[in-house]
Amino acid sequence: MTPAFRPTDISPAVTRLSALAPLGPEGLAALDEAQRHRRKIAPHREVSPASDSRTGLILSGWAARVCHWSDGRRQIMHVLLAGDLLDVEQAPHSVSTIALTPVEICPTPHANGDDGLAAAFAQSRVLERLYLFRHIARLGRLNAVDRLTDWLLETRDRLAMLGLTSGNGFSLPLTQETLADLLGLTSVHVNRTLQLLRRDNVLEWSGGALRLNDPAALARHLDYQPAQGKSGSGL
Amino acid sequence: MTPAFRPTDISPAVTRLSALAPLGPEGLAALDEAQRHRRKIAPHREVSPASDSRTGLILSGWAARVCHWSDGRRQIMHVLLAGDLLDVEQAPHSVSTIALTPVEICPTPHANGDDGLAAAFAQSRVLERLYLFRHIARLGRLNAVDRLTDWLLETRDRLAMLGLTSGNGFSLPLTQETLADLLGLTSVHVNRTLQLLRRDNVLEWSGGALRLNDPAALARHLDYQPAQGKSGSGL
DNA sequence: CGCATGGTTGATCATGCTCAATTTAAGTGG
DNA sequence: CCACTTAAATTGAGCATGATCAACCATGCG
Repeated sequence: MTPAFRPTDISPAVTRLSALAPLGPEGLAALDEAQRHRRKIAPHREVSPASDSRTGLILSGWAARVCHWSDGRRQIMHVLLAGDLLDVEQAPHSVSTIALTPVEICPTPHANGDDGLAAAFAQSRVLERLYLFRHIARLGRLNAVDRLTDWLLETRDRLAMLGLTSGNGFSLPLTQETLADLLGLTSVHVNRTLQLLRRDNVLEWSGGALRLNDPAALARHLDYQPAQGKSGSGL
Repeated sequence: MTPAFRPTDISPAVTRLSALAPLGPEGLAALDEAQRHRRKIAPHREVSPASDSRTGLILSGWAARVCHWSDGRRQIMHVLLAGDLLDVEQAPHSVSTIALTPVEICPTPHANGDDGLAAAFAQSRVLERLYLFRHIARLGRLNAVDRLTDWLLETRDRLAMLGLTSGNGFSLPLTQETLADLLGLTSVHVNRTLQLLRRDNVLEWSGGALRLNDPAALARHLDYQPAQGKSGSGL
């Protein structure tokens, strides 16, 4: 229909949602319909659902839930990817959602016939909570090297659910400064940590493409286990 | 009826839930009924809802969502108080819920007539997510002194919702080791931080009773704002 | 009394921060 | 294509917060 979008395209968001819960034809149709109302948000701009709605669905790009202090410090609480719900949480004082890259969102499709969509959204919220838990554990107890690799493992798994990985590689369109805000470090230290990891052949990162050389070994070292679906099956 | 429990007693959990959303007589009755099936859990023991149910409600005591590593490190992700829901989240590998003090739980009352209870539970989940966000921010960007005071402010507000504060004082039945696991510090450093805060007259803590001497000044210094209800009214 | 738990102290070490430059990369307009 | 501008990555030196290790004290309880 429109140049860059064919309704039956398997968009990353659809890939993920149907992995979270099997979607029937009605659910897929609702998703198609919603995607027709997509909207673009430029980097650094605030991401918020249409003014009349309380939620939205991310279709592509990277966004972040950020908290900032009056002295300029920032902390990224969570990274949002395609298929993630943009709940209008009652942001306390300083929690906002901003685009880290160009982001596309659409209104949340309403699961009229409840065609698996509601289940997928519920599961999505469960996973988000899991990611928040993990991030707390990461910030509380891991050092810089482990924080970074642990987050990369998790992010790789999330991108895999979207069909956006190729083997152990994936696109990571973030700056070191953003990683610092995410991991509770300074950009200087992120830089040095990355140099360490490159030197030790743990990863390669250039031109926005990152590759983990031995994710299994990393996971073992970090006690990392991928997120699990509701019935414990690897996801 | 039973010695320590009169049905019409205003329990902390009820205080909180009815502050989150107004409960009608049916909701209150459901709560009364559920509280009749209360169960005690000893410190250090795992807290889990009745085997046949997926959720439970905390009536009293302090519990914690904990993550632990194979080398013995621990991180407390969230503290649960009376009125908090015990969702059986699909705990990934190492997330468990343990009692920090004696804890009482009961089955989650089902909101038959939807008498405000469902709204209260929904709001409770929203708040929990807010607390997770805050904890991430705390661990990511605050130093030991600020982490501790920020958490104390938040905890004071939570206890105030339960009617368990007296002015600026409240009961804090945790060990310094537990605080360390919560704040991503060592118990040695928590000890030294507390000494600092006592010396500077920021707080007093003895016999499990803690008092913040000037919460307003602390809040100003930390950019701290209390959690807000759905409509932005102070809660 | 003896043991156990939790709190306290000291000395040393190390991880990560701060500050300040410098280099590289990526655009942009002429 | 080059001069100019800006954001991002990189480097170095010194500092500080918090960890580690190892005792030692206080309290409570069987």
